[in-house]
Amino acid sequence: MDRTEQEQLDRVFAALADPVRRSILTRLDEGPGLVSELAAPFPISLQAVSRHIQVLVEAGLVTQQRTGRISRCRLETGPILTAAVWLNRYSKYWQAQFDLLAAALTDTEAPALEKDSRS
Amino acid sequence: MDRTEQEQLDRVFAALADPVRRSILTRLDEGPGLVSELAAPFPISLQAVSRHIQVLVEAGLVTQQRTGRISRCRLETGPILTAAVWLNRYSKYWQAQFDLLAAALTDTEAPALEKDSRS
DNA sequence: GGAATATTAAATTATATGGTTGACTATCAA
DNA sequence: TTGATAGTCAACCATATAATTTAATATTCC
Repeated sequence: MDRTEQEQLDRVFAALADPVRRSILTRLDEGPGLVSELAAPFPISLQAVSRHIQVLVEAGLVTQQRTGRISRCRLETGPILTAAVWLNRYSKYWQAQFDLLAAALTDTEAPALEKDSRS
Repeated sequence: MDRTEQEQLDRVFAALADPVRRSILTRLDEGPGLVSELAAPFPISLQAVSRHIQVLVEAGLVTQQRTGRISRCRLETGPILTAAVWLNRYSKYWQAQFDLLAAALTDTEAPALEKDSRS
């Protein structure tokens, strides 16, 4: 795991550590939205939400496409997957599911498979 | 998602947002360790590592069992799973894998299955 | 008891974060 | 052109975080 990936994880986990930002991601999971739309549910100022969105953008979790004066925000799942992969090493839960999947797919042949190849 | 679970996620993601703490978790994934052992690889003071460990304990990611003057630290995977489940909603990646798993297990019957039931 | 060990606590400092308000840029519409 | 709309930038404040150094608390060993 190189230095930049560490910093990527730093930013992603730090971005996820705030309930407003998590809530914004939840909203964006249902489709793109404008800054003002994303800000509406929160009791804080629009400027504060705008900055939360900037944090999400810097973490790579959101992209903004500005057309005219409106800025459309979209969810980017790549960094979330990166974070999920990192967590998977330690939870071991999903890995067990995949072992089940692999076992089911290969059925009766080759019951033993390589795993635990994390470095 | 109730208030306490939000705070749980706050603490877990904030704890994961530091490279020293992630490195400590990686080390603990290979087995329990003392504070001094965990501190050894880092160029910062033992006291600083001790406080990092406290952050991990408060997030529920690590438990400490003190016997005599030494404190044995163990990895707790529960909160990691909680965080992984939260991420899974948005990455959609693992869910797709499970759909494959389910499809494989149910084989030819019931090819269409309900998903996207997140709230 | 007294010294060495393992860990935590406390005080301090520097920087980061999250919020506010006010000003600013740019776009759309009348 | 005037004005409303959408969003960002900047300055400021309060609190949180990460590190340091020094002290304190136990515990084991002689």
